[in-house]
Amino acid sequence: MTTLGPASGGSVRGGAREADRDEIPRTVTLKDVAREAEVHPSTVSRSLDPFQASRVSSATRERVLKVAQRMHYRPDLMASSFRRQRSLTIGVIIPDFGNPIYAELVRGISLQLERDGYAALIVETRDDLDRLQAALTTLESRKVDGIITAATRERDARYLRRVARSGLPVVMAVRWVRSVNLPRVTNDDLRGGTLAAEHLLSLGHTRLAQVHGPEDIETFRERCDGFRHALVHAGLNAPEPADHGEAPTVDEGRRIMRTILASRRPHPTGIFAHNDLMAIGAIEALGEAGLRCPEDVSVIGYNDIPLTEHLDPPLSTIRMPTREVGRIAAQTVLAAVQGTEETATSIALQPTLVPRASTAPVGGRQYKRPGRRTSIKRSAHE
Amino acid sequence: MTTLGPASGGSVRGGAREADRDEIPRTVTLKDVAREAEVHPSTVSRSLDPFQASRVSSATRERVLKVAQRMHYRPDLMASSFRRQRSLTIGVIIPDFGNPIYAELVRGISLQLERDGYAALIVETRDDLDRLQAALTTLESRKVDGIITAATRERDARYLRRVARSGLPVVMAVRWVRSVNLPRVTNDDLRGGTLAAEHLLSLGHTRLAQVHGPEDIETFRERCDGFRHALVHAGLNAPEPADHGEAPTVDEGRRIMRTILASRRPHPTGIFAHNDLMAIGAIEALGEAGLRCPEDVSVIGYNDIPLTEHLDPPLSTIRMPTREVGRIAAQTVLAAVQGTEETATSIALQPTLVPRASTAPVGGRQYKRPGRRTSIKRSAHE
DNA sequence: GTGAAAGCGCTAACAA
DNA sequence: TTGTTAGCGCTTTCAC
Repeated sequence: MTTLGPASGGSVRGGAREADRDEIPRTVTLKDVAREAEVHPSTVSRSLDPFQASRVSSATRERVLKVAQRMHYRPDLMASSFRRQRSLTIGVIIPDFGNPIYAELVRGISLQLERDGYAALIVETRDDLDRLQAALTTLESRKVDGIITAATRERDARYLRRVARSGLPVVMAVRWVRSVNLPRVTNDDLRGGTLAAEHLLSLGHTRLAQVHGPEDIETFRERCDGFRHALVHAGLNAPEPADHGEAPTVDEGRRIMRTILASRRPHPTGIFAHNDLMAIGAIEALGEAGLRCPEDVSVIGYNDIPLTEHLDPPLSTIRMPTREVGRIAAQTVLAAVQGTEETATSIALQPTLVPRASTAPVGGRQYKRPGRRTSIKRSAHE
Repeated sequence: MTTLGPASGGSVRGGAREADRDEIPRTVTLKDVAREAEVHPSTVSRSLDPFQASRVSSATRERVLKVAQRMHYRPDLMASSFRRQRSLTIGVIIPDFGNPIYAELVRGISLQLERDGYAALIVETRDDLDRLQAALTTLESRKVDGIITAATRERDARYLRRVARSGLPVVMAVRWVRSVNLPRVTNDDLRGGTLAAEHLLSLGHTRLAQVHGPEDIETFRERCDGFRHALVHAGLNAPEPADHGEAPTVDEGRRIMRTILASRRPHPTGIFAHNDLMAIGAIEALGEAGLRCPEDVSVIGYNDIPLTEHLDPPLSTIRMPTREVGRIAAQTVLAAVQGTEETATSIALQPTLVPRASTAPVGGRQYKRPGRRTSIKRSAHE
């Protein structure tokens, strides 16, 4: 353990020949420590590197460590990275800083990376292709040791492939595309779709519809497939949705729900929206049409973002272990960076159903305004 | 403009004596370009640096640029940073990845930094002192050129002071503390508190109370002061709030509202919650007590986080130009990094009132369930 | 187990 | 205007 304490006050003692000039307190380097400890810089380097420490007599090593600590030596990561050709940095590409599920992803990634002395360099694409390219350029020239990307759409495939071909380990997290053969850590959206379907079916709903997210994001396709499979399994018709959201937003959710209401008679009584925002839009469209949720129509969302439980009605949804996805994604890149692993891992974590008040039995009972619960502890907002 | 295209296929032509061995295509360095262009490496360096370009004849410069582009030269930022002792990286410390206002802040910061070729290294503290220290250590050893911190509480003051003393430019954004004399870019929370008060007063409310955020965060103190000043100005009593939230969360909002209801008779009819989450908790506590919002009690929040407009009732709140805060904070650090500026800037941007349905005239009319509006375009969530 | 020496890729004096 | 030279702080051969 080499805890190098904060460089607070306190005069540095024992300086052999260091006259106390009034120059700026230059940051102490390996050489300085070596001089103090009366060994060669390379010995200091070895003493400080856990993987090389065994090549140093424990006597000198301890002395060196003590001196380093006393002098408040802090290794210069810039120099070290440069020499080693390792930045100890992993690039993380996400679509949207403001989307709470990516917040969780980033948290999982950061926590895991920290343990190995790595840091995450996070960039945002806002689902924009130019930004993605800019992000990749940034990460490449900053020489990140690997990339975790959660901002993957079909059209991005070629750029990811190019980067991966250059030898940089790339892992897809949360989002992924079929046409790219890279390791991925995702949520099992197929299963999530099935969970949503089974929930609605168990409440007796048989006229079902989907408020579908963007078509070129595999995540949404899978949710759709999982949903349809469950319907077929239950002996129901499961036509392909006609409409897809341009973006998974409240507005698009509202638009699609309107379309559904306009085109299907009798209207569906069970709606699976591909995320919570679209679910909110869908519920609003129902309201416009004079339909109540859940008395007339049940709606289930996806993601369990903050505040969904405080909506009216509190939203039934599917929750994903996104932080865990981040953790594993980080492990995966690090394995690729450090090890010799070449296995294209592909892991899908299991989602869970979070039933709330936006879903109810078909022909349902009266919706009772809930004596709002406390339940899940959320993070603090300013 | 030096667009260095993607290193896709295409054989590299014109290699003077480079035999086409089957080695790994080594990344091309300044030296390689120099050899190709038949100039000295330093000339290439100068040609590529916009600030040095004038010291090169435009003829050679153009030739060099062309060669560099043809060879897909990408400067090695690690080497460059090391040599210049500039990482071109700014550390950004935020309390919570999941809080949408920091998402906006980070966005503002990143966009501004990118223009100058800087990147943001973002770390999260979760309002935890150990994490803050760890974050500072990380940023220091990674040799960031400056720090923007939005994770500042009174107790953090000494650590920030220490870092600033070391010569690293530090700017406080959004949050700040009085006891530290550093440049800061914030929202004008004093004004925000006043806006909230004036709004409630204009609706005829005179029995007012605050659901107060954590005491050691200046942001909340200012909101409180601004609110009280407006009351005093209106000739009302404005006692100091007895209770402060441990954290600005839904749970704490609920708890404090319960306390207020239990202790004040007759109960207040106008509530200023120091952020939206606390406002949500407050409204829930009102519901428990059989009081309706806004018919019996009006509640106004702060921040205008996503989904507040979709709550029941849609939340009246105060909106802040947080992205702009980020932009200016970035400008401020960069000025300190690059320039000779020593001015301890201190800028506070103006918030605006966003009246919605959670506030209504005192003794109010019936709350009409809104035909939900679309209004603000929000970012896409997966 | 320790020291000597070279050099990662780039930039910034200083010369010419 | 261009070239020469030195070196940022560290790690890593290679000797001894």
